[in-house]
Amino acid sequence: MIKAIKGFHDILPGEVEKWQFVEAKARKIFETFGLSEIKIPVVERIELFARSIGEATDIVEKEMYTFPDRKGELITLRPEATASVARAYIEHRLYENKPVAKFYCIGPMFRHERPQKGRYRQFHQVNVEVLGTSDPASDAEMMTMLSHFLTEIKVTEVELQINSLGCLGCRAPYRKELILFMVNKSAELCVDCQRRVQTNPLRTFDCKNKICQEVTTLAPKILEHICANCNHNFEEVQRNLRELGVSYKINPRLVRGLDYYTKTTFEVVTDKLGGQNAVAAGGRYDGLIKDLGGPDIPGLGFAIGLERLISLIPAERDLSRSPHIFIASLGSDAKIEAMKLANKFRFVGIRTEIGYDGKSLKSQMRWANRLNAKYVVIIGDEELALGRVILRDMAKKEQEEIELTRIVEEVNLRKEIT
RNA sequence: GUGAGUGUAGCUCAGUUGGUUAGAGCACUGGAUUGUGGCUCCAGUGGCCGAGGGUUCGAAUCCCUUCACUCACCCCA
Repeated sequence: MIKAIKGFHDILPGEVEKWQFVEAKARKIFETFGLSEIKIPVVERIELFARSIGEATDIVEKEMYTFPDRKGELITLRPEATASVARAYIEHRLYENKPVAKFYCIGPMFRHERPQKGRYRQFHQVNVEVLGTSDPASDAEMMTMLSHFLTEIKVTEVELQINSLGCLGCRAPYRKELILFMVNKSAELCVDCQRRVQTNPLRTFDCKNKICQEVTTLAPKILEHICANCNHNFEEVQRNLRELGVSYKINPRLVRGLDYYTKTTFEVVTDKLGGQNAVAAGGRYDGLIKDLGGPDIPGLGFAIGLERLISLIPAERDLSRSPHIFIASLGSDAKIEAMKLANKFRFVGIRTEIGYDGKSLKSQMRWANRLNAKYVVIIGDEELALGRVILRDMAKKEQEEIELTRIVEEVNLRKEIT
């Protein structure tokens, strides 16, 4: 048996309805905030991700799907969307068009990690990017939108955490100071953190090891070392959030794994997903567009992990669409009539199913019941000879004979269908 | 990359210290009702017990190898 590749999953009917619901809500809400959808390629040149995400990150070092194409050029399945959106923004000079550009996109991302709960090799994200403003109001606006979206899809048991990573100017000196502190404590740290001190010292803050957490509690905090400008910026973001009624919590340990983040950073976390507690995360990346060869334009964005988000949506009734009409037929002439009638219903927008394979009426009725059809139309030889069909209301268990020529009209009259 | 757990019917799972023909519920098909669903009853279809090797008179059960899945570390959405 050929099976799906490890970490790649089918999203089956029954589950897919939740996806449609979430994606439709996202589109609707995001568009009220002035965002436009952008569709970007699934593959890009490897350099795009290496330069934006950071050469030394795990994503770039060991998680990307990179293949030579037929001409031997290295192409990479996108591990995230921000780099591609930034590339498109620069390539099409979208900054010439309007001062602030706001995008969202929805689609699959690929990372070669070991799969586990809430983590897959192909996973899906909703991405939001706002380019062209450094106004802290836009940071708050973005978090408001995210928060509103989560409320609308009834994901409430989550927490919005925020932090500031400072700008490039204040982060470099802080980083040096932090490394100095951590190197002295090196002996107490776990092996992973000893490595992190060298590669990405900020990440020692979100180590799960108790001893490491105690050490980092005493370590210098970024928030105490950001410059006056960054500090004012962060205060403004918070003031906006408070005024807008968005609840949040400052988490000084909140750091991001991607190199391009600056200033405001935020994460929506849950305790329901085991090791993967981040449902959505993002922040400001003021240097990214310039780093990728564009003008010096600030930006910010976030990504929502759809698999994670959808697993948090309370299980409601079956969202799948049951047919309005099920047509059961007996005999080959009746079957043809059933096919023609099904078209008539469908062409006026009535969801219609028919019985297949010449099964017994009992079997067809059972199937209609399984599908939760509202009405069953029964066409047999006797009725056909008289030019009539039976219309049965499944819930009421009542049925009547109706002229074949009038059946579509008759069904249309029943309000509950349309 | 590291560690742990689990693999028996389409699905969810039983299966005793190794013992005859491997079970149940759900689902599916047929019947009770010659052309009428849900509830009930009866019957039926459906298994290389993940794969390969070993121990044994005898293996779903014990041992080894391997594969798959799941969870955790790591990383991240």
